[in-house]
This record gives sequence, C-alpha cells and structure tokens, in this order.
Amino acid sequence: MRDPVELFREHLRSKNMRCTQERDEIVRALSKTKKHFRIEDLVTDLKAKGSAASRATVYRTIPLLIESRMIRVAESNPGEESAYEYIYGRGHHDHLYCTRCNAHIEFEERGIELLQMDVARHYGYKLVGHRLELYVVCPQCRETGAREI
Amino acid sequence: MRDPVELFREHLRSKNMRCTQERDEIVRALSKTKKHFRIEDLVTDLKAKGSAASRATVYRTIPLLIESRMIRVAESNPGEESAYEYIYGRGHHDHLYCTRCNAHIEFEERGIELLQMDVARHYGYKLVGHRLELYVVCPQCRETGAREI
DNA sequence: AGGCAATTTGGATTGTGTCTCAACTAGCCT
DNA sequence: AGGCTAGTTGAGACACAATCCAAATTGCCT
Repeated sequence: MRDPVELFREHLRSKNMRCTQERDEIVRALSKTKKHFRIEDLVTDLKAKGSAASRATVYRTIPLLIESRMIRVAESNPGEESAYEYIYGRGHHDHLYCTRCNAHIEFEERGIELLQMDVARHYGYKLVGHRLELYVVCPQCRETGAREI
Repeated sequence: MRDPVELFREHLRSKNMRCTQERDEIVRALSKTKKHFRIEDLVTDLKAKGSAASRATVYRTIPLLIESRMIRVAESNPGEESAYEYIYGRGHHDHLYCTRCNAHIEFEERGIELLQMDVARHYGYKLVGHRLELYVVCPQCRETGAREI
C-alpha cells in the first residue's frame, strides 16, 4: 500500500495545489486512526501534537481528502457535528448503528451493493457512491423504549 | 387516511402534551407539501402565512413530528442545513441524488429492504430504521467531471 | 537566491440551532 | 363559566460549527 502522505501529495499536484507541511500533518494524523473522528477533535489533536495546522486549514483540507477518497463521511445527522472515517486501504463497508448507545459496527453485504447498481441502472444513471446506515437496538439497550429513527 | 392534524394531536395526547394552535398550523402547512423542506424555510413560510408559530416553536416541533413518524430526515450532509420530508400516508421510499445538480428521485427496492433485515438479524439486532442514499450523475450532468461522494 | 502567487493564519463574522424566562394558554376541575 | 396549574410560547441572548477576510507566510519556479 502506498504511503498516504505521498498519495495525497499526488492528488494535490494533480490539481495544481501546493504540498504543504500542514496538509502532510493532517494526513499523517488521520492515517493512524481507525475510529470515526470529528473535525473539532482533529483540530484539538493536531494542536496537542504541536502541528501548525489551524482550524481553518483543517476545515479546508477535509473536502480535499474526501475528493481524493482517503476519507468519507461516516455519520451526519441534523444538529450534530458530522463524523468522518479514514478509508484508504480499507475494504468497503457500511455501518450498523445502535440508536440508543451509538455503538456502531461495520458490515459488508455484496447483495445490497448489486441491487443498488440495478436501481441506478434502471433509471439510466451512473452510480458513483452511496450511503447506507442501518439503525438497530442492540441487545443491551433492548429493554427501555428505544428512540427510533 | 386520517387527518394529519388530528393524528398529531393524538400523538401529543399520548405523551400528555398540549394540542396548541401553533402545532396544528405547523402540521397543516407540512401536510400540503411533497417537497423536501428545510426548517428555516418552513419558519419563513409560516410567518408569511400569518401563523403565530415562531422559530423556537418550529424547532421544538420537528422532533415531535419525527417521533410520530409524520416526517423524517431526507438530507443531512456536513455543513449544510438538513432537509426533511413529510411521509405520513406515503409509501416507504429511498432517494437517488444527482451529486451535481442535487435533483433527487424516489425509488423503492424491496430486495434491498429484505437484505437489510438479514444483515441486522445476522448480528442479532432488531432493525428499527435505515437510511439509504444512492449518489449518481444524471445524464444532463454527465459531461463535466463530476464531484463524487 | 529572488520574486510571484497561492496558501495559511487568526480574528471576525455568519448562520443554525438551543436556551432562558416572563407571559400566555390549554386542559381540567368545580 | 371561572379559575387554577402546568405546559407552551416568543423574543432575544447565547453557543457553536463553519466560513470569510486581510495580512503574513510559504512553496515553487527560474
């Protein structure tokens, strides 16, 4: 697998954008985590690590990272800060969330993916992405009346 | 089909909450639209119609409407205001969005729904909801290099 | 090394969404 | 119908994410 920092640099060059220390640091920090992360937390982490990257820079870099397919949106709900996940080099997967404790697990279901392509094709479109989230109540939370989505 | 206003009133009563003119007006306004709507627009519309419902009240009513299953989140992406849709009395459907022009169409694919239940069951969970969004490039937008999600 | 142009920075700003609290009102009881 | 009580409302203050701006810095090319 390619070095994430170098890969991102290539993406930047292909857009005639500069390879800067701050952008490198952001990629380096992200490539080490498997967990979903929120931008504000990332800003704090970077600051703690002594990185020069500021809030504004982090916010500006996120769209570039999405564009380069190194990260993607993992959680996005009204009124709460979105969470992202680093996906470069990892197999594709979707998520299953417990609506009560917010725990999540990853799953892959090839059958669903194939049907999605069928749907897009049926309408004459080219499928370029999807978001699938399953909301469940996990056994531990089963008892109380769950807030359902 | 039941009168939406009356249905929502029942939901309120079941929670020992008051049936107010403002809440009625909000439901009445929503039940007339098929389009996805944003809260700030709804506030503006209500104001224009001479409704007494204020911003705070609208924001407070949205969670109640979701709870009663009369509306649901239709679009939620980082950095943009979420859109909702009125779903009472309408068949279940998911959405297909063009990533360039933001046009969307509704679809239903029973096969996907069934597989979703399989996935949840496989992990021993009870499925209480899901969100499925397919991102496509529509023929009109096909030409230019699409921003993919 | 020099110079240009793009990028970064930090503070100010915007806009969404929440909270506060006094005033109001729905629902109930008699 | 009148009045009590608790839930609800509205206006504005507030909190926060996210963006914008001018000024300073940096990477990059020659």
